[in-house]
Amino acid sequence: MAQAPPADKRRQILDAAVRVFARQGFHATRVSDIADEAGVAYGLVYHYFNSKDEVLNELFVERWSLLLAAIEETDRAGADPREKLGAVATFIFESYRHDPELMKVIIVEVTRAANSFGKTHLEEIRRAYESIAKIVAEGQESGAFRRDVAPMFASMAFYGAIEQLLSGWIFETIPASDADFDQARDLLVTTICDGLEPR
Amino acid sequence: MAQAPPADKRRQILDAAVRVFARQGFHATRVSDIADEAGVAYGLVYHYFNSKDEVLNELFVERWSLLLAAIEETDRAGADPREKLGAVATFIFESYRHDPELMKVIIVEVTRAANSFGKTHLEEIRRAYESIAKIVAEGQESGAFRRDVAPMFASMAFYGAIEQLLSGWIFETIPASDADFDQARDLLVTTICDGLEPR
DNA sequence: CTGCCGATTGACTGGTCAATCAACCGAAGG
DNA sequence: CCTTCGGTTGATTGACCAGTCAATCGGCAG
Repeated sequence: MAQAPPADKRRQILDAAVRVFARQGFHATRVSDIADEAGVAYGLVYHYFNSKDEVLNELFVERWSLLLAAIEETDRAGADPREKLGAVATFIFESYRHDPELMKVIIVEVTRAANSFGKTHLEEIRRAYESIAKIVAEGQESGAFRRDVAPMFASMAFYGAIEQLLSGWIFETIPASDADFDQARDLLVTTICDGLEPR
Repeated sequence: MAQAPPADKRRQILDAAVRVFARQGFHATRVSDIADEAGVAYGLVYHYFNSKDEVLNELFVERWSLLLAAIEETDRAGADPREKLGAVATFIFESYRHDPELMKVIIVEVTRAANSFGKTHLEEIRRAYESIAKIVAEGQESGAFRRDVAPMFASMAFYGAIEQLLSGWIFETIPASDADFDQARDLLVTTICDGLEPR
């Protein structure tokens, strides 16, 4: 093989890391577990990454930047705020449907682990809340939403509700079927948006 | 001193643990940190607890049982479902106001760390969701709430929104003043309940 | 005064892992 | 055929820390 397409060991390691992190959690995962799962020597992990943390880092940044882009894109393109929030929810739910293990890792090990690991990423996480808050604020200006709720509050409640539902599925607190899935998203968005309507 | 009231070292250790866990996070905390903070010898921690985990355990169980009792008490006593949910939110918000460090530890290290530590307590956590779901279900029967939202969904969205707001304060994503505090609770409850009203 | 016993102390051990590094392999170029 | 060089290997090191345990303290009963 040439040096170009060597099965991309780096990617291989990242994918393996997702699986192992999802299965055992970040803390309980040894670097050797990642290497084993990837079918690669221990040391190679350190050839591509400086530390175990950096692996998780990379996974988070890769995915979160997509989320940020999606929210901002939605905001730019979208029509009324209710549809925008719907699109944001859809993106997050679809991310979970598409790769539950990765989402599990990101939610459990980064977003919610705001103390240990998430601290590093508070800034990026906050940026997402702010983008959502911006949508809410626009809705208030256009009269679609009540004005007595601080946009940032609404944003965090909205995101928190979504994350909690996903956590419910992740930890099987609530059962997940494909039907539940779309319905849950619609109900969530409907409920929150109705709650945000002017009285 | 008699053997009865020896400054209750056990309590002293628990209180110290709260402070240290809140400051450094559970994983980054060494047992010696707890002992130092409590002004007590290393070994004494193991005289009262079998492991570092058991310390966190105790803190969680102590607090969570209060929450469960409060929700159920509220349900038994309360009048209309909207008031009941308001009371539940109040209890949680007040818990935070009363002892932010303890709530930080419980939320960050147990509730949201559902993978590592929380797994042990999934059952108790779920019981809280179910009690809230019961309130929602009653509201639906009485016609106060729309019927097309599964009570368990509503419950998790409700709790998730609360937890996210608290997290916002904990990690200073959003500023906290006492006024914000009560207002936030009212707005949250209002918004969710309005969202749950029949259309 | 003495012996008992639970509370308290803190040095020490065993095991775990993240991170390092020197050696190896094989493709490409001369 | 030889050299070079980046990708790859995995044994080894060094740090860290939970949990153990033998020793000490101090109140109290006999």
